[in-house]
Amino acid sequence: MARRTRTAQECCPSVTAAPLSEKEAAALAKGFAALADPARLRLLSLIAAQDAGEVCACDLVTPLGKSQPTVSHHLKVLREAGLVEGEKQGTWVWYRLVPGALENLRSSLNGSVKQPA
Amino acid sequence: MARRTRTAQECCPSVTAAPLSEKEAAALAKGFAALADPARLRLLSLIAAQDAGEVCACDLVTPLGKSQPTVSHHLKVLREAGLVEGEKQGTWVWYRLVPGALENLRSSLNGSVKQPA
DNA sequence: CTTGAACATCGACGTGTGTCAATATCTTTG
DNA sequence: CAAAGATATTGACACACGTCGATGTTCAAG
Repeated sequence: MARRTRTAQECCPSVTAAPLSEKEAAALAKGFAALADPARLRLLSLIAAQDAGEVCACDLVTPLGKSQPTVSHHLKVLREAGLVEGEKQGTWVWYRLVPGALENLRSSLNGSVKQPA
Repeated sequence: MARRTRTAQECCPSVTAAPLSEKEAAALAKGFAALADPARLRLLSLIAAQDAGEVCACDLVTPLGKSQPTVSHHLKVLREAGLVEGEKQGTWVWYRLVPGALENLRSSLNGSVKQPA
């Protein structure tokens, strides 16, 4: 590998030791992509802020300030990312956080990426 | 707000208490968007895996398996997200993690979103 | 069965994003 | 100055994404 010296000798013999495989990276990226939208982050916070731990989807449309189809779309993304789950109760659906889901993403931020000494 | 009872009475008087403002959400989303790509995650891990804590950009092209302009583009995204910084040393540039940057995103995953009891 | 409400799906539109080839900029070396 | 190498920028392309209106679907109430 390239050494940090003023005299430029050999560069780029490739590091090859990639600690994060393409598969692992793709899976993690999918998770973070679910968090990469303001509307979804606010949905998560709205759901998490409920005392009962769950909210009717109908209570999410107005505070989010988006149309009902848009909210439904974002909830679907969060569901497919495994971050929330919805339980159908008659006409409406109650959403809650999936325990540990956010923590998994959280821990990956220093489990696979170590810090410089 | 809607109560969870079988008898559907009043629904959707709006929750209004949004714990995450639009501005906060937008800023966080921007940070996570930088992590929402496999190539960038692998770049981060490649940089973090170096014993010296920094890598020549030329050592990132081959292990990532992308073209040089693509790698340069992703490094720019990571730079503008404040996750990495590059120091120019003659012909090449040495990249390292910005200390605490990943931790900030990490802590936001349960600082602004509390868990159900 | 009909009505109304909650939620999901569809279709369409504009915008953003990842990728690469080609090119430009900068720096070292001869 | 000329040549070569490392990096950044540009332009172009395909594709994904966020958004909404319109429509469909499911369920409770009358």
